Formats: sequence, structure tokens, C-alpha cells
Amino acid sequence: MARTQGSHSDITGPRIRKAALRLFSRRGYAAVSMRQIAAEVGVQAGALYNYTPDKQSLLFRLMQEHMQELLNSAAELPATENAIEALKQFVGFHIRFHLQRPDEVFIAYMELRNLTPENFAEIEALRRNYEDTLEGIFKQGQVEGLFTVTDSKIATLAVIAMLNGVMTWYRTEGRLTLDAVEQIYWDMVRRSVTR
Amino acid sequence: MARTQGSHSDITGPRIRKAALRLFSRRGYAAVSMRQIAAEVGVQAGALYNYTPDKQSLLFRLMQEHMQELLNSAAELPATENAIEALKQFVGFHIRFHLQRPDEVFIAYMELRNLTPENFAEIEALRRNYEDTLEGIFKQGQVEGLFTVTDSKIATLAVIAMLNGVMTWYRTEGRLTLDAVEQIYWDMVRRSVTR
DNA sequence: AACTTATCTGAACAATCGTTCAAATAGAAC
DNA sequence: GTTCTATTTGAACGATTGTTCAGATAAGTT
Repeated sequence: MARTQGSHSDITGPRIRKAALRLFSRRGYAAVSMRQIAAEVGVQAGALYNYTPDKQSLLFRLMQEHMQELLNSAAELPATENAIEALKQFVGFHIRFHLQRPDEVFIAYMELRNLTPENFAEIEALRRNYEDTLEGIFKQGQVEGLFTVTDSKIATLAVIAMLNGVMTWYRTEGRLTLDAVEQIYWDMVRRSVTR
Repeated sequence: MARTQGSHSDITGPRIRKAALRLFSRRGYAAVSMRQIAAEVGVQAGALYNYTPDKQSLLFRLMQEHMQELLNSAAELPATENAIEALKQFVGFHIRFHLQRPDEVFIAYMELRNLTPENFAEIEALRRNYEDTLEGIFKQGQVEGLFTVTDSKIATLAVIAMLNGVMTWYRTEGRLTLDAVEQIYWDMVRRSVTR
């Protein structure tokens, strides 16, 4: 056997990334072998190297695409009246975006240490970029006199940490709707930064 | 060569766990080999098996001891006047305890998926146990009419997530003292659950 | 139908993995 | 000083790792 029936790079490429995403997310980058990824796709390990120069690049691409999409989506949020409205919008966006992509989010955080220093620096820059959008809201709110926040950087990190916590427990089939979760968290966030 | 000078199980045992803790925390359980741990201790890989039946047990013991110490320490907190005082005390305790043990905390979260199902269940039970102490505070506060919290479980998870966020950025040599950090987070937590 | 190109196989590579164990030697006990 | 025991070495085991590549075959082009 050699080339198989129905083989096509437009199909195999995405399937490889999808399989890698799934496996990396569940077992971790270091614990997943190229052969396991290949098996999930239904292909031999050697075939993967038509789509990625190496395992590291496969991980990096998954993380980079995710972060890029996060930034692009955040940039498309409509303008708001004031910082409180902006914060509310951000909370809703963040929760929804992340709950829709549990695997990507998990990897983007857990596998940072498995990136080469160069790749790490690039992903880290994207992450900072995203944090800056939230910090910008806090700074604007300080100017407008709407927040009790004294340290916008800490507030940013604290709020993002709290929101990320949703991912550890929320399940679609659970007792709470997405709207309800959003409301609960918005209440807590709003109270934590206003009086 | 065989037994080496100064060899003693009272010394080697703890050194192995310390080395494993360090390496697991920095590179991840799956990415660390028994030979790397042994090298850090200054011993051959085979010697490790006098102190652990296998790699998995080494990880499990580190996590179990950490969680047990967390629970014991939390149990020793003095009684308080009301739920708000209890919450304040908990916030301070949680931040300090965790900032003192960055490696243990990191492992206890990141390496959960590398535990066998049985070991995972045990660690998970300890974690739930700890969460219950915080949830108990919220429930008590609801009874006392001190909190705006409607869902004590979600409030528990949200607050713990927010507090854990400290670990991602706080450094002793930074511009903020531990007291200042504690104060900032207590302000946010207090506001988020009261009116 | 003939030819070119894209895709995959299957075997092989050296390196590394967790773990076992007989042999060797240091420390402890008498 | 002799004996006993605790501790470590060092080699070995089979399994698995990421990666390469010549050869084979399907898809695409003419």
C-alpha cells in the first residue's frame, strides 16, 4: 500500500489538527505520541510529516490560531457607552468564547511550558495583548470615575482568573443555562470593581 | 561501586521527593524521566525504587501530602464571629498558604490527569473537602443574611478561581507586599458577595 | 490512455522510557 | 573485628519515542 483512497491534504490536514487538539487536551502534549495522533486520523505516523515539520510546530500552530481568533473576535466587539457597559460586554464575550472552545483554551494554558522559548514568547505576547483589552476598560473606567479599582493590572488578572474558573465546572447539560451563568458572573464582577 | 558514602534513607527519600516536586512542577510529570530525577539527587535511576514502587506513586504521594496539609491547616483556623470574618480569614489563609508552596499547588492542579483513576478519585475527594469549607462559609453567610450570593457552589468556585489567579503573577520581589495583595483581593471578594 | 504530481505506507533509525535485579559496598550492631 | 543489613550501582530488559525516506499508489492533468 502507499497512497490511500480518498487521500487529500485539504481533508487530512484539518483532521490531524483536530485529533492533536483532542489528544493534547485530554492527555497532555508530552504524553501523546505522533503514532497516537496518526491512529486517530486513521493514517501512519509518517504521513503526519506532510502536514507539520515536527510535533512542536503542531502544538504551536494550534495555540497560535486559537489566540489569534480570540484577539480577532475581541476586536470586533461593538463600541459601548461607558466602561461599565464595556466590562459587561467583555465578561459575556469571554465566557461564551471560552466555553465554546474548551480544548483550545485548555491547551493554550496547560501546554505553555512545552513550547520552545521562541514559540512561548510569541504566544505570550498574544495573551498579553488580550489582557490589555480588559485592562484598557479598567483604565477607561478609572478616568470616568466608575470603578473602585486602584490597580488596573491586578483587577485584570483577578477578573480573568475568576472567569476562567467557569471552564472547570460548567457543562452544557448542567442545571444552569449559559445566560444564567453569564448573569451570575457579571453580578460578581460588577460588584467587585464598583461600589 | 555499590552502596555509596553517606547513603541514608532518611536523607535520600526526602531529596527524591524534593527533586521530583521541582522537576514535575517545571516540566510536567510526563516530560520528566526517572533518570532526570535521579540525576538531580546525584544517584542512579535504580536507587529511586527503594523509595517508591513506581513513578505514579511518587506523583501521588506528593499530591496527597500537599492536599492533606492544606486540609489540616484550614481546619486549624480559629473560630470567627460571623461569616464575613470567616471569609476574610479564609481569603488570607488561602493566598498565603498557596503562595508559600507554588510547586505543590501547580502540580496538584496540572497533574491531575496523569493520576490513575483510583488515585485521581482520592485527590479529588480531598479537593472537594477543601472547597466544602469555603462553601460552608457562604451557606452560613446566607443564613445570617450577610451575602448576596444565591448559589453558594458557584460562589465558592468563582472565589477560589480568582484567588488562585494570584499565583500566576505574584512574585516576592515585586512591588507589592503580601499584605497589600491580601487586602486588594479581600476587597474584591468582599464586594463581589455583599452589597 | 499516458503521464505527472500529491499523498501515504512501512520499515528503519538512534535515543530514551520505566523498571528489575544480582553484585558490591557502606553503615550499624555486637 | 566480624557479621548482618541497608543502600546503591550498573547493566540489562522490552517497549516506545520523534523523525526520515525510498517505494508504492491514488488523484489530477493532458
